[in-house]
Amino acid sequence: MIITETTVREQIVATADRLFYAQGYNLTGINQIVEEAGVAKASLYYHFPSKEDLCVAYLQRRAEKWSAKLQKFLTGTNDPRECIIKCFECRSEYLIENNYSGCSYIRIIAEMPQRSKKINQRAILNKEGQRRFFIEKVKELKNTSGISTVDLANIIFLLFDGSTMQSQVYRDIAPVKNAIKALKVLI
Amino acid sequence: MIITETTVREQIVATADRLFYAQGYNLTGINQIVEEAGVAKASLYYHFPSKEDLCVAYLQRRAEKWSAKLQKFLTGTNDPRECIIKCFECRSEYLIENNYSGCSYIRIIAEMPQRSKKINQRAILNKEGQRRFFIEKVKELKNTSGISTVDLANIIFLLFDGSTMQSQVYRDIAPVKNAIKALKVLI
DNA sequence: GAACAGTCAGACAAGTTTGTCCGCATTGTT
DNA sequence: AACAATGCGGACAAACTTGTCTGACTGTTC
Repeated sequence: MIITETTVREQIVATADRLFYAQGYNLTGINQIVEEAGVAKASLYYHFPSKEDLCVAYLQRRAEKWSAKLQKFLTGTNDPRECIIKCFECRSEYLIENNYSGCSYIRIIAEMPQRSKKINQRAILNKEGQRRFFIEKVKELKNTSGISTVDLANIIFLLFDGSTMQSQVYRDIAPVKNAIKALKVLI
Repeated sequence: MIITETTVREQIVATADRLFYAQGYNLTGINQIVEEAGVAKASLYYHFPSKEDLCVAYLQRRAEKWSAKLQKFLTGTNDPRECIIKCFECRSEYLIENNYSGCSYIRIIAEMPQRSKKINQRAILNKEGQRRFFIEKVKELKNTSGISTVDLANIIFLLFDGSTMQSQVYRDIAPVKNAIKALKVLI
């Protein structure tokens, strides 16, 4: 029965996603996940060899959620400058929707300095995806700032991560607004 | 015997500092701290009522270490623009010296989304100290960017946190260098 | 000389952690 | 009808968690 199969697995990842993101990876136990997901522990370990693998699935899910939201947000926008600014506005919405939980990849790396290679690699992979987005958009700009294309994209990426992080710390989207002000000077 | 008294307490905080910063707060147990510090568990709980309080002492110690390093680094520099740039260069050194462990306050907040008020408050207190430093320096600048003084300081602060964070993720100081490039456009 | 602060080693409590395993039920496929 | 895949509940293992407590030993201070 395909419906049940995906439902249980999906239910596990959805619950892990919610709990890891809200409480942090290390403070969330397997027992809490199976309990709140309403599945048996054996089912979890049937689908995921370890908590670590479940974490990788969680990171992937976060990336997909963000990516989908951004794509929807950018629909109809062609101007690259407008795209970049909208990306920050989208981030603002995302943070509010998710109770200022910040960036899942950064949080995981902050929690596990060098423990798990699998998790670390996945997080960096996702981060690089975000960076590439900015690089592509900046390439479409006519760059008048005197900074190279890649440098400019990296600076925007810096503002993106910095404002996401600070918004979590202060539980307020003011840092994202500040980042947008910086953008309007830079591009 | 005053020497012994301060030595034991200091030894505990120093060890907690090293381990919390390298491994993360939640992944570091009290047992490991007392073992590596070479003190009795009872001594730790004599000086600190709980792990949480030890964590506050750790955060304070980190702030003092950074503050001392920065002050030394800025000796002889009067130009505010130069001060701000040097602050980033100092950060670069700090990150290398500390094996790219990032910002202790941000890391703690990333680990404990809303658990401990004591820790959260201490972290935000320290962050506000950093922000005030930039505000003061920007006030001394003749601001030609068209951005308000506080906004500009907040943007610099954003670059500071963002580059610290990304340097941890990538284990490389390139993000700090990018932040300095941004600074040279902004101020 | 008595009280006291500080430190030690380590047992102990009570709970949590990840992960394994067992027996049994349900399902779709062969 | 047999079988493999998937699910369930829950016991269990082995280790780890924070924190408490006991009892003994210092050196200082009153």
